[in-house]
Amino acid sequence: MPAPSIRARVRAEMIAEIKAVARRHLASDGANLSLRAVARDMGMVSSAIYRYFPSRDDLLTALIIEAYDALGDAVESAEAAVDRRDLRGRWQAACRAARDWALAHPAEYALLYGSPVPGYAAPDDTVAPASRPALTLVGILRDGMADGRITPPDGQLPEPVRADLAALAAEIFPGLPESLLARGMAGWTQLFGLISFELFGRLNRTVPHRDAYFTHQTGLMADLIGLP
Amino acid sequence: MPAPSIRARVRAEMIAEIKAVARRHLASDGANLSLRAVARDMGMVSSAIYRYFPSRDDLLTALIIEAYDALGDAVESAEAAVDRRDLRGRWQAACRAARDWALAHPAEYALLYGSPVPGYAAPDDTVAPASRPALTLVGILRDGMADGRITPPDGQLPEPVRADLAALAAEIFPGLPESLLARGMAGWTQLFGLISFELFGRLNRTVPHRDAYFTHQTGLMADLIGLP
DNA sequence: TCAAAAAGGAGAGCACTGCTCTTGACGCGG
DNA sequence: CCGCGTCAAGAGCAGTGCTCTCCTTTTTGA
Repeated sequence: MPAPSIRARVRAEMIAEIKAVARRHLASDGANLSLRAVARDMGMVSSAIYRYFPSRDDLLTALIIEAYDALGDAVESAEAAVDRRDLRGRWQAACRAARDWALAHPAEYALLYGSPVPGYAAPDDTVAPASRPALTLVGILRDGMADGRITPPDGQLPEPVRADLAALAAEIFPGLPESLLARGMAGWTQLFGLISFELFGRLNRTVPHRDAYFTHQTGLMADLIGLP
Repeated sequence: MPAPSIRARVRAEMIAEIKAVARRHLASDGANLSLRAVARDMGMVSSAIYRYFPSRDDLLTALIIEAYDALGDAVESAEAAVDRRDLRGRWQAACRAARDWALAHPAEYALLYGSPVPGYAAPDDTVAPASRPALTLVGILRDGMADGRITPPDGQLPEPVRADLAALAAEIFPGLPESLLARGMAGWTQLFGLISFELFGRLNRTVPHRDAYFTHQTGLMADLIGLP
C-alpha cells in the first residue's frame, strides 16, 4: 500500500486536533460549542474548519460517535475483567463502569443520553455503537441462561410486548426468553436513569453517598433480574 | 383592595402572552428558543421583552416552573382519581399520566429532565415543583404501609445508604422504611428512564408497541416494590 | 390639577454565532 | 513544470442575547 501523502497525513492530524479541541470545549461549554471558538483556539480562521467538517452538526456527530465508542469500550472491558461465572459481579462492574465514564465525561454523556439537540438528528452511524452497553448487559443474561444459573421468570407477557421482545431477542440473542429480556431492559433503563439523575443534579440534596446508593440500586435490579 | 391599574393588568397579560408564544416556540425549536423570534411573533421589538423578563434564562425558568406544575398536576390528579385501596392501580395511573404528559409536551419534558442547559443553573424555586411526581409515587407506598398491604422488604441496606434514606424519609414521610423508600426511588428512576428512552427515540426501532411496553415495565417495578 | 416620576416601546449598536463566497497560495500527480 | 485540487484567509450575511438612549404614555403625589 502506498505511503499516505503529506496532504493526507496533515489532514488526518488536523481532524484529530479539531476533535480534541472541540472535546475540550465540550467539557466547559456543553452542547453549544462554537466552531469559531475552536478555530480561535487552533489559531485558525473559522472558515477553515469547514474544510474538515462540513457543518457544526457533523463535528458533533463525530464527537458523539467517539463518545459512544469510549463508553462502550469502558463498559465492555470492565465487564470482561470479571470472572465469567460471577454473573452479578459482571453486572455490577458493567454498571459501575458506565457510571464512572459518565462522571468523568459529563458533557459527552449529556450529548449521548440527554435531550436531543434541537435541529440535530442522529445519523444511522450512531445506532450501532449506541447499543453496545445495552448488549453487554444482555450478554450477561444470555450467559446465565446458557449454563442454567438464571431461571427465566415465569408468567406470561402481554402479547404485543411478547412479540416485540421476541423479535428483538431473535435479532441479538436468539433463544433468550422474552420475560428475561424485559427485565434486562428494565435494568438498562434503570442504569440510564440512575446516571442521569446523578449527573443532572437531581439527587444532589437528597442522597449524599451517591456511590453506595448507585451500587445498591443496581444491585436491586440484579435481584429483579434474578442474578445469582 | 384597590382595583389593579390598567398598566398592571396589561403587564400581566403581556407576561402571559410572552410565555404562551415562547411555549409554542419551545415545541418547534426546543431549548434554543430565541427572544427575538418571540418578540417578532408578538409584533414587538426585541428589547421590549426585557421589560418583562430580565434575561432569556428568566423566561426559561418561568417556563420550567410552569411545566413542572403542569406535570405535577397531571400526575396528582390522575393518581387521585383511582380508588385509594387499589395501590397498583394508583401506581400505574401516576406513571401513565407522567408519560402521557411527556408525550404531549416533549420539548417541555426535555427542558425538565433532559441535559441541563449549559450556562443555566436551575434556581431554588424549581426544586419544590420538581419533586411533586416523585412524592406522589412515594405517597402510594406510605398508604400501603399504613394499612399493612405492603410489607417492607427485609434485608439490611448498607449503612451509608440506610442513613441517607432515613434522613430523606424523615423529611417527607416519617416512618417509611428505608428499604421500601429505596425501591420507590428505583421505580421513580425507572419511570424517568422509560419516558426519556421513548421520547428521545432510543427504542424507536426496537419496540413498536411502546404503550404496552411501558405499562409492562412499570408493572415490573410495581412487582419489585411489592404493590398488591 | 398639574408637574414629576415611573413604565413601556422603538431603535441603534456591540459582540457573538453558523455558514457562504471569493481570493490567493501551496502541494502533488501527470 | 504546469495545471488541478486542496487549503487558509478574509469579507460578508443573517441571526442571536443584551444594553443604552430617546420618546411617549400612564401613574402618582403634592
